[in-house]
Amino acid sequence: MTGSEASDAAFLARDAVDCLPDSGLQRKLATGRPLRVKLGLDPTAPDVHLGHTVVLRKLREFQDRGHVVVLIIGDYTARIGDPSGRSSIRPRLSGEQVDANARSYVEQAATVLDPDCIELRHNSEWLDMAMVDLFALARTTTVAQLLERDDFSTRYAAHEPISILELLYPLMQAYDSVAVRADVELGGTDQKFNLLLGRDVQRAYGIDEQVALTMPILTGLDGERKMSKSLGNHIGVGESPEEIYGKTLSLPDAAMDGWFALLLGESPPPDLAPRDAKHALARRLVERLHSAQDAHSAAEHFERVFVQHEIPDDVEDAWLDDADATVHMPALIAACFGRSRSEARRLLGQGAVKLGGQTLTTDDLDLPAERLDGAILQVGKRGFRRIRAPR
RNA sequence: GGCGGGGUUCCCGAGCGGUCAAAGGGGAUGCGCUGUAAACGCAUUGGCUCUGCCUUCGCAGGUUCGAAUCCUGCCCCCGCCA
Repeated sequence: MTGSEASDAAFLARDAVDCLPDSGLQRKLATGRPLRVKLGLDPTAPDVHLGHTVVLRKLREFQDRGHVVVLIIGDYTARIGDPSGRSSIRPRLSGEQVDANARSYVEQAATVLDPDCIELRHNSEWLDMAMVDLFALARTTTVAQLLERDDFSTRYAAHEPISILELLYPLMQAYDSVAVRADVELGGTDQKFNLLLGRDVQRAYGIDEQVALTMPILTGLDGERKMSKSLGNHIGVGESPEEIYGKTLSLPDAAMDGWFALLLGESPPPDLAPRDAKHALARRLVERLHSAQDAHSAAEHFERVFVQHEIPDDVEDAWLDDADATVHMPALIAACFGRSRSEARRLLGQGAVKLGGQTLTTDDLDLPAERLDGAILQVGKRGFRRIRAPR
């Protein structure tokens, strides 16, 4: 073992929460061959957000050192459906949906990864196994072992349902590691149990055990819970520059250090006020996901709309049906912004609706079309439409 | 198989014959303040042709002048015992 493997291992593990077992990565690197670094993807949620990029960036570091990233699409597991806990809503997906989701996921992941060094696999290749083989897999692990997983034990203690299928999930994921002969598996810290179980199962199959590398979980926009699409506190890598910029600025200050560390690998500039540091963060993120040019215009857009309270320069048009009739405002607002008419009425009553800079009230339920034509309708802080009447 | 506990609006959770579109909290949204931060205050949070009307409390029937609340059947969930 040479010093360079030690320093490589130290570099790759520098911002990981766990890299297990101790010096396992160093030993793997010492074999001198390209390592197979595994990440499992859930094709039910095709949108890649900043939280995912923490792990993806780590994968990229492996790629840049000549290792192979093995992405596993969990198409088989997605087709079975996941009954986990309260989210029993999680649907079984059809083959086409899984494929479409997977494609879009990989495409988005390619904003971080080098697409030329990816081995893409589907776990239906090996999980569609005979029952004897499933039994062999099931034999590797005991219920007590599975119940050690934190969320299982918590739910079990709270008398919440845990289906057999759920207990099987970690085993299936572990078997993925057997099938692709993973040297390293990455995940968030919430994956620690599953990654370690992968080692046990690999050992049972007589395969060299993988290294479990876990990355910190990125906090969502609420500053408290982990970033996830279903919680609605995420920034998707495909979102517009303006959205990314604006959402980043809405991040609570307390969460900013974590974002700097996990997304940029540095600390916030010490000489900047929190507000300015956050602007710098927003700018950097837009630069990364779009371009420097986009970052610049997103900052300008933000300044204009949210600091100066001016109208953005690219407002969507909304066309009226009839140039002469009176317009029922609740209906118009409902149609433009996807809300109910009742909700629109309430917003009107709360001073949330402006027409051409003037706040409307519930006295303005019906307005003549000529008053609307060409004017800007603003609903809340962020909803803008330019009203157009047909000629 | 036996016994017990449940299914209420986005979520949690009160309500147990009228005063219920349904307490309280969370979340979300709006307004104010502000750095689209935090904290704080106020308001809104089923729908609509909106001082009223319509449809909701697992599903289907029934009792009643009147049901989320009572009865019957069904479906689903949880726990315990075996």
